[in-house]
Amino acid sequence: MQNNSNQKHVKNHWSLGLLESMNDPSSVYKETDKVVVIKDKYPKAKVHYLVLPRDNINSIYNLDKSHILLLEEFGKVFHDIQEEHSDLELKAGFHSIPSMQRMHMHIISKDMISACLKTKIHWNSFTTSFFLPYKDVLRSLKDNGHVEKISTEKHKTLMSTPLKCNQCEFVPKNMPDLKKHLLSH
DNA sequence: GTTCTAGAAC
DNA sequence: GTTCTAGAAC
Repeated sequence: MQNNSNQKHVKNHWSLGLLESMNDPSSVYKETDKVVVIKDKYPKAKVHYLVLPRDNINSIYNLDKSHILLLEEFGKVFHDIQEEHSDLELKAGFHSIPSMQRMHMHIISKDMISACLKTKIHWNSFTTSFFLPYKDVLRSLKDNGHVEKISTEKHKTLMSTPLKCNQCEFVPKNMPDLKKHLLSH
């Protein structure tokens, strides 16, 4: 029998991982009628959650004005979680081009101190405009009725942005240097 | 999204 | 010689 070698079509493809986590009680942090909050499996900071809709919405580019109420619930969840972590400064937003299926909003602390933070792509996906703040996405939805995609060129440019500290003007020479520096804040 | 690892960078 | 980055993964 031929093995199922075409990975793209396998049921357990890595890009479906969030759907599994939503149904795994050990991953779920909190839930409401409309959303589920899970702990990021590879947190990139001291605090790192993902907020996902129960409805099958694949990405922010599938949103229209009918989803404004849903997005406002994302905002309430963010507010609640910030209050639960009053010792840390959190931010909420979406990746312009996510790798994982099912729309998800990151709630992440600004320290960026984590063993799972390893690559320039990790860094730039949270510290450049590749990270779309929650408030900007909600505003875009209210003003334009949709969220605008970024170009492949813009994506490439953002991912190759030189490393720079997100809390000061420090320019590290590489990732290990940056990680050491972050501990000093 | 991560893992692995070749070879670039130091 | 070691550290670090970046591209393939069938």
